Amino acid sequence: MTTEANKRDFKATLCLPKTDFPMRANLAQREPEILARWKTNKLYEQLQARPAKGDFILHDGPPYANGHIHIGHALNKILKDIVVRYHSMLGKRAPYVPGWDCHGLPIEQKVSSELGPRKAEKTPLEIRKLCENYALKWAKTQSEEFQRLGVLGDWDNPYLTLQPDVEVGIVGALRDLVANGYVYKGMKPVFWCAECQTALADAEVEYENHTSPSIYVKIPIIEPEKRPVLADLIRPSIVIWTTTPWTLPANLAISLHPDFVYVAMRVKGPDAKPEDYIVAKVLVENFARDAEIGEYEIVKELRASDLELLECEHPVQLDRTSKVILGTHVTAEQGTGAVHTAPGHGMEDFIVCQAYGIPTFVPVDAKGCFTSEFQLMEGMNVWEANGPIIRYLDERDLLVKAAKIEHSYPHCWRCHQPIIYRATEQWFLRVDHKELRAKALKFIDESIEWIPRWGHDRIYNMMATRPDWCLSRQRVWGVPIPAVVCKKCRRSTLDVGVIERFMEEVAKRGTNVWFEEPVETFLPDGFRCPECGATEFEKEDNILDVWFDSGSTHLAVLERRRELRWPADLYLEGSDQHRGWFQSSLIVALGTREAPPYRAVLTHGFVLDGKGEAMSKSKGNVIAPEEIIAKYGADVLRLWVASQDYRGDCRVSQEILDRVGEAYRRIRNTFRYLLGNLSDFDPSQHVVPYENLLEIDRWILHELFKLSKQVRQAYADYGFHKIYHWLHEFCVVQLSAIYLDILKDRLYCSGTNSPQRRAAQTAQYYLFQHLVRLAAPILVFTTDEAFAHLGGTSGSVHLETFLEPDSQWDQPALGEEWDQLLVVRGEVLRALEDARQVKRAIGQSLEARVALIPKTAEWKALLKRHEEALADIFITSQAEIVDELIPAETIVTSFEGSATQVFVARALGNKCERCWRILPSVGRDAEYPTLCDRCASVVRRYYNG
RNA sequence: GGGCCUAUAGCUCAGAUGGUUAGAGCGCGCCCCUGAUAAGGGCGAGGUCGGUAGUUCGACUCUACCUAGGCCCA
Repeated sequence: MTTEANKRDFKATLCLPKTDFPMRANLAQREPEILARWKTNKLYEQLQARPAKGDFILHDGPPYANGHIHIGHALNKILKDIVVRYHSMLGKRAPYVPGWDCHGLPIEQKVSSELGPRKAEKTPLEIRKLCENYALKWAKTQSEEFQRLGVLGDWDNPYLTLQPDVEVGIVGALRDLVANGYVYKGMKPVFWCAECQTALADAEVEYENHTSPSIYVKIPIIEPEKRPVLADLIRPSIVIWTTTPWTLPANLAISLHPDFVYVAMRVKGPDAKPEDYIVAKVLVENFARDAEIGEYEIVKELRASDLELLECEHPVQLDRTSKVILGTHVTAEQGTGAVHTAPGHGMEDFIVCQAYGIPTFVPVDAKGCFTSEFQLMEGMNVWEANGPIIRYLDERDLLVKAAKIEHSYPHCWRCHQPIIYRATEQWFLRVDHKELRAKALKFIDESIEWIPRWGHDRIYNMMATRPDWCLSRQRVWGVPIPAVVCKKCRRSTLDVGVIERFMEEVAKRGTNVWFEEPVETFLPDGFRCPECGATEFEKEDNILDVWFDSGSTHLAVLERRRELRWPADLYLEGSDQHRGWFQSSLIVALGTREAPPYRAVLTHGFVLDGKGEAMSKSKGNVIAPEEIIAKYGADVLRLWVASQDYRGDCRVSQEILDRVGEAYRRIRNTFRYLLGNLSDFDPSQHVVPYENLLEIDRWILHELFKLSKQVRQAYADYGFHKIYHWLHEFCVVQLSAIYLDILKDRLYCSGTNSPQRRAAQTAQYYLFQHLVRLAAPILVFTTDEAFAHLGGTSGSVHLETFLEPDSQWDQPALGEEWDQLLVVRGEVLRALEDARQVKRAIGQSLEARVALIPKTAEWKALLKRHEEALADIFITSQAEIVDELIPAETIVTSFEGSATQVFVARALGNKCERCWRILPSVGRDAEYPTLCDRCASVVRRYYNG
């Protein structure tokens, strides 16, 4: 009877899994098909149109529109997408309007370098047109790349900061700030190329070697006797060191470090009489050697505070003085620990002088020549002035030592001439106006949620110490600042009326109109210079800092688009944006609307390589999203994002991706197996009521209940890496290793329409329906594909909402009971493994019979309650609870566990050809002598004839 | 130099308020199965918690310093 034909016959009576859902994902090919389907079916539009309970507004931080996306972009967009889809699956309306930051120097620079020398022939308008094309090109490219990640959004209607309606919003933000009195014109040092007569951005500066004078200059203290601590000094002066003598005319102060100790060193002066030089104690020897001071004697130690606010003689401007101030920017690396300070020619100088209320003084014009404010050398180029200034110092006996030094010095990237630092007029936002800073700190403290929480500390510290915001840039690619300059008195004015006239034109033609039209176009009727009353003006040609553009998008986009609202629920960006977008948006919002633009801010870290180091082209450790998608698929990339604890930095490497790929396959296969087991299950007629399920079915539903609660809570808490671990572990442990493995006999052998099989399918149906939704915000493609395989529903899993688990599934007592049972199972499995691997007595566990001696009455009671199910749970052919040793000769091995002592023997009876269990009943059935009694009756019932 | 952050097995992560032999999954090794099969199951070996010094009866968990790395400034 045991012919091959017979075997095949019995196999045909089994209900094996059957599905078209492929094991191999082939995501690289399948994902684009799914994307196309979403587009055709207007998935995003359907979601927006759906009746919603509440909404959730995530405002997209606009990436800069140059170059392909990198993995950091992918991390950011995928996190956003997971958040948006989570809220969508709660049944909310969760619109996502992607945006791009399109203005700014990097694009202008790129366009300029592509133009090369031809740039000189181009008008600003022509350059702006090229910049626009460049930005549009990359925004389009990035849009395609983002969409390929599975990010769902209004890709057909994004916001771009170069769109006229967005520009109107940006200018509108400026208008409101001007109206509220936040904007003023002030001075700020910038890199300046005297050759090109233009300001340079940091990125336009190249450092090259340059030979400069290196001079020590003594700055005599005026009336030292008035300060008791200096009374015993002889002709004291503070000695400074500088490599830019030409900045001495602009000197207004001497900076000392508040923590340094200073000394007076007594030397023989040029007139052979003693005098005292004040320098930092730690630099005395250096200074003495470098300046070739012969003999000297330390006569006194001084604290910096002893010297603060002393007035000194000005080195080159006889009608001025120089004040001693304290600043932590002073270093002890070289020089004298006393720093010549010219706020018009250095950023640090500028900042420290602001703290002392010392005004900015720039006796140098745009051509790099001295103005009348340094009459001695008026009209002389600063580079030519070094020599005369040194000679002048020498004549005045102020020069201690002059030499040459070769060092790295900033040069203009265009003309390669050395550049200067020069304070120029700029538009600023006054951060402390109307208590804006204090209000910001209060909102940061009290009403904005920072995720993770240290985001609060980070932005708080920055906001507390940041300087005023310099809004203006001397560039062409950006939103013009519509300021007008009076032709008569040269006063520059930012006027609300002018701005509003400008906005009207921008709405029609974009901001190019500023370059196209004469100034009169923008002047309201009767507009006069507020200074002199004149009526003739010219346009100023500054543009707004590009951070102002993006800092205003909450007004330009959230307020102005119908489907959005102000403020946003969430901003979600990399942690660098604490200084960038989070801060610029907050300032603009407080200055215009007196409230923050967001309720919560979530930040993620940066993507690093497998060793935790930054990725860079030079290190060759860059992994592009494109590569990952080609090799693993976007869903694996998304799963990687979910797997990372983004509160810190996120690592990516081939190994990490391989691990995630394994996890993906495991989850996919679990879906596949569930689908296979449900191929003949019609929930409308086959669902088994809860009370008729087997206990193990109730157990897995209890596990599902717990999982669902945990996962949904983790989504709410933005703890996606927990979801990844939980979903994966559930598939591997609860399902594959336990439930589904135990279920096989029931599913395959108990007959197509048997109540037991339908019960198992019912549980699996619920498992699938819940799991596919819980995973949907992360594995957007795979879940949709799997969802489509179940019953051929026409919709999409993404149009579904999370399912609330049936409350009767929650069975904590049952859960605990099964935890105990699984402890016993573990002991049995260890015994079986010994029988298999050490004793070589069995292969598959169905060959075994186990007998258990419980260690305690509690264990015995537990096992007795489940005695009928034990063989199934252990996947052995037989299992029994005994009080003493079963006959010794049959024992293969024993294992001493904490709950039981386990004995393993070979199962009694013959192997059933259908279910492969070894049972005494095999052979008793006359019709089917190779089957066990169960299989014989199943075959008779379901497959006869 | 400053602000903020990270550092637990090869990988990704768990480890309230400090307290028995530091957990999970993956990977790895060995074995089983061949009716989830480019699948599935089992067992096992791997960390002393970046380092040092403290606080404490007791620290992965608190403090200080250091090292490595990250972001933003200077």
